[in-house]
Amino acid sequence: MSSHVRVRFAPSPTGFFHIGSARTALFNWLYARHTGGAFILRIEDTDEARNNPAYLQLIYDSLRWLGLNWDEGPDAGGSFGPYLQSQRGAIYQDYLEKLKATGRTYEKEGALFFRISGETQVINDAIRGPVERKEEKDFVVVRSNGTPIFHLTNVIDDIAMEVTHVIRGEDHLSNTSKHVELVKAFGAPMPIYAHLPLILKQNGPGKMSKRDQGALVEDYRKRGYFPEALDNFLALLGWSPKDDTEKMPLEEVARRFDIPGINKSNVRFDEKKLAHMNMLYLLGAPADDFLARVRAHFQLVGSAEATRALNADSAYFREIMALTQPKVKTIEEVLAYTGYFFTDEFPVDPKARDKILAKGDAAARVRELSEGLASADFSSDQSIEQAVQSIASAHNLTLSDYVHAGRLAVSGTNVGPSFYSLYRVLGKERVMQRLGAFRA
RNA sequence: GUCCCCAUCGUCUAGCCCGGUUAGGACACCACCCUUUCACGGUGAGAACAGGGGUUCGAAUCCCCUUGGGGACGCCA
Repeated sequence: MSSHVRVRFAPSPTGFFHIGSARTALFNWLYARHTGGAFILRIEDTDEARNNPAYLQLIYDSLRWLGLNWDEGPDAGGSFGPYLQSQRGAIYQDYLEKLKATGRTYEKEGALFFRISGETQVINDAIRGPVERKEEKDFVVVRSNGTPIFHLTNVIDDIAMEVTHVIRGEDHLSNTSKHVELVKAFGAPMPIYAHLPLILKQNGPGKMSKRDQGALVEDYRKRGYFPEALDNFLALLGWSPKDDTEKMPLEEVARRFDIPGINKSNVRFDEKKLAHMNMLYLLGAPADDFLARVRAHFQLVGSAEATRALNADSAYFREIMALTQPKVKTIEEVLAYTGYFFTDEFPVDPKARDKILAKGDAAARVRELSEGLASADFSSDQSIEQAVQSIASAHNLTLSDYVHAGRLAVSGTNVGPSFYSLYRVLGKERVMQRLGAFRA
């Protein structure tokens, strides 16, 4: 199905890609996919001083990582190109001639100004309803150095690219009266404007900016977050499916998404809820997918510990991760959670040690385990459990007495996977060696 | 300062348009259960209609004001 809907995401390559941009891109993408329309990526690189090719690449990478594919754009083609504003000079010249022909422009101090109409403009915002605003003074459309300004290029491109819906942040609502004046001056059809509520920083006043904690998409990528989780979380920031569904694959969100379902009020970013959403995706991921993401994350981390883990036997690695997936909330926890599997030089958590030592004679329990397990069968959780059970019975103690001390001895911590699975995966040789080396 | 937008638990929200709900869900927090630890999971608790006026038999829901929050006022985008 296709429709006439054409939406665009129009970022500037002047900084890191942040959550607010991702949300704007996502909502445009969702609307395009919902309607069967086109999602256009247009790069607004008219500020030569602040543009940076690295940031342009980051826009592509971030959108791809989020799974937001574009139908038209700098590297995707399309019949309305070029999609880099820096390459559209001739188009702007043509439109500028039309604008000059209306008699509404004049030069002052070397810059070209646009004369406002003085009329109150009514913006029929698809989210907010009718909004009245009047421009107070003429504004610059071409700088004295000859380069066109945002308001001009943005409006011209939306006209030239036949954009039907302008979905952007509410910070642009005040600009929209300028844009409406320009669209009218060009005699072009008015796009439907939809101004999204802003994302506010988690703590303190004001909207979220690139400098705020947790504001960069890149961070979540580096931390091994599932992009599906970020998408899902972002979709729920200002939009709701109206029933209580929260976890939804992007295709489902796209199917259910519509502009009337978007809320008007600003929203506060909540990293905890994002983390929870991420956990849901992590728990639901196929084991192979989890494994691949862990490996990719370890590669990205690149530390000695990460490299050591990556160099471990792949079947061993896989078994460790099978135990780990149900226990962690984020990929970034995995390295610390599994460190002791990959080295005998693991650190001992002093708090865990004190806690376990306070409960009983850990050294004795470990010694008993070491003796009792010498002839045990490590091939299954059950066989290990049976062995530990008989050790416990022989000493008139409980499983719990052995489990805690036994875990501390082989892992240096009191948290981790199921005790018997831990021993099975570590393997008899490592377990016996570590039990023997244990000193309370 | 001027203009514009917004207003339900701490947070994201359902309910609002088309007045009658014990105002529902999720995250977070707390308690308990599950349990060999830690998580997960389960159960439960606390937690909101910003305030004031109207309209109405009846207002979270409609109207106005106040307050609060946010945004814009660039030869940035």
